[in-house]
Amino acid sequence: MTLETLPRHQGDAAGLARLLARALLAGHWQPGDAFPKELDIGTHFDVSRNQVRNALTRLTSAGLLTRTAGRGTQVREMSDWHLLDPLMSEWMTGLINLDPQLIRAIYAFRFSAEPVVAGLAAKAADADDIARLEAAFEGMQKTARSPTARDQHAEYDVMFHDATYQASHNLVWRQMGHLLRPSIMALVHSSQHRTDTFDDSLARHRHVLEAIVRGDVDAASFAAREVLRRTAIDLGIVN
Amino acid sequence: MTLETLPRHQGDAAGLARLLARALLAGHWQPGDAFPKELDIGTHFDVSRNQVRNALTRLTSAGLLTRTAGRGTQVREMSDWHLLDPLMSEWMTGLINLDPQLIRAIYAFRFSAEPVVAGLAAKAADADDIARLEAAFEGMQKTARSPTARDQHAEYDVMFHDATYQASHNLVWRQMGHLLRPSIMALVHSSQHRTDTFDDSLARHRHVLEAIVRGDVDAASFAAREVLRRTAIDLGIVN
DNA sequence: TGGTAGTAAATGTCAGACATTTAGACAAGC
DNA sequence: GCTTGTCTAAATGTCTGACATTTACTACCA
Repeated sequence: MTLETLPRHQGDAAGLARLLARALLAGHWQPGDAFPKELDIGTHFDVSRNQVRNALTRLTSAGLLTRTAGRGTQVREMSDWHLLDPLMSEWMTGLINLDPQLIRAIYAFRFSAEPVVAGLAAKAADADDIARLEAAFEGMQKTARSPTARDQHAEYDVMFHDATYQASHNLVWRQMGHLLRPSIMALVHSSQHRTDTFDDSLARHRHVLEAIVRGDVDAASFAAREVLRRTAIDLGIVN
Repeated sequence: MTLETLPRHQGDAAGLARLLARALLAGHWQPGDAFPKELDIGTHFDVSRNQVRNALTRLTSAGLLTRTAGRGTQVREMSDWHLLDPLMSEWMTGLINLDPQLIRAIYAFRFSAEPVVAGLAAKAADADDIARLEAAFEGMQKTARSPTARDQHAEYDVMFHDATYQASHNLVWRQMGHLLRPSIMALVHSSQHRTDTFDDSLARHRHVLEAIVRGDVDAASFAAREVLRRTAIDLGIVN
């Protein structure tokens, strides 16, 4: 794969990194392929070698590339990508061409993990956590009926699940909230969006909220699984 | 905190990054503190500004520091650290002064997550996974009785749990195997190491292995929790 | 008292040269 | 034929000095 198909002129090094990363995440290069060399990237985008090295350093630290003096830059395989790096989540959100295998893997993780997280949240949530959960839920309610507010609804959806992770009050679980945005955004355009679907989804989210509020660990765990079950079935993760 | 207490001359930029990171992880600076400026670090360690910037870039991408032009470099608080970055795990392993709060957080995460992971492993493990698990378990057996092989035993311990994460065959869970080494290593020197403790621990690990081999999800989940329970009690995570 | 220009200090960027590592070509010698 | 060594080209890594940009602080003046 060459550089010709990529758009030009995206600002600073962070923008260049984002552009290249998204091309990688969309599968423009295969694992093991040689990535374009620094100087070529620099001339194509008309930026200094510093900017290019800066951008490539980010991609390398995210596990997307390996660079060795003399050989050049190589694309790593998906299993080496640092999916839990916040930068990766930022690059993945809104990407249309994201590999379906990746979407399935992240959702399968959530399907197994979120019941546990919701259970911890039921034990550890304080007043602030519950306020965040309620605000997110109300936002979901307000935007559920309007087909023009799809993106806004998805944002509240992200906020709700992130609030659940935050409410676990565990430093490690809290870091994984980053995964939610790309996971939820990737599915916005692929589901039906019928009204009854929204109502059903809202009811399931309400069950999670209520279980956390009254500190019912098992109910929260069960309800969190119910929230994810329908999509998990659609993705073939569970039957 | 100043630089004077740190040893000198550790090789390349990766070594410098490791040295500074471990000083940060050991709590030499408080959150919000000003970190030494580039030029001072350079003169103290007698390296070029490039090397320093290189190292600081790594610490920044791990969430340990924020750098802003004009102001300088500031230390971020623990909740912002990217605990799931593999570099962090590398820096944490073998560190004596690691913050006990961090050790507890990671162990609490494992205590909630590993039952789920073991359950997934029971469903998804293939022949290679089981071979890895058995090799690790045999290594643990061989090194259990010898007090001189403590470190070796810990390595097999890490291998066993990592093999469990690998056996889940989920891209996200697999990334978290990195957390195991620092978590296990941090506790090597703090437990009793009586012979019956080892025997008990071995038996519990065997239950996990056997449950995964016969594909028994619930048993694997239960056994994984039993493996971690004793230490979880010692750390005050569960009663 | 408050705003404003100026100054110092820190990180960010650039350009050019050089160092190091790697892969490949080619020839010499067993 | 096979190995070994050497040379060369090409790629990333590093160094250096200068300059740009951002920020905090100070001093001054209305």
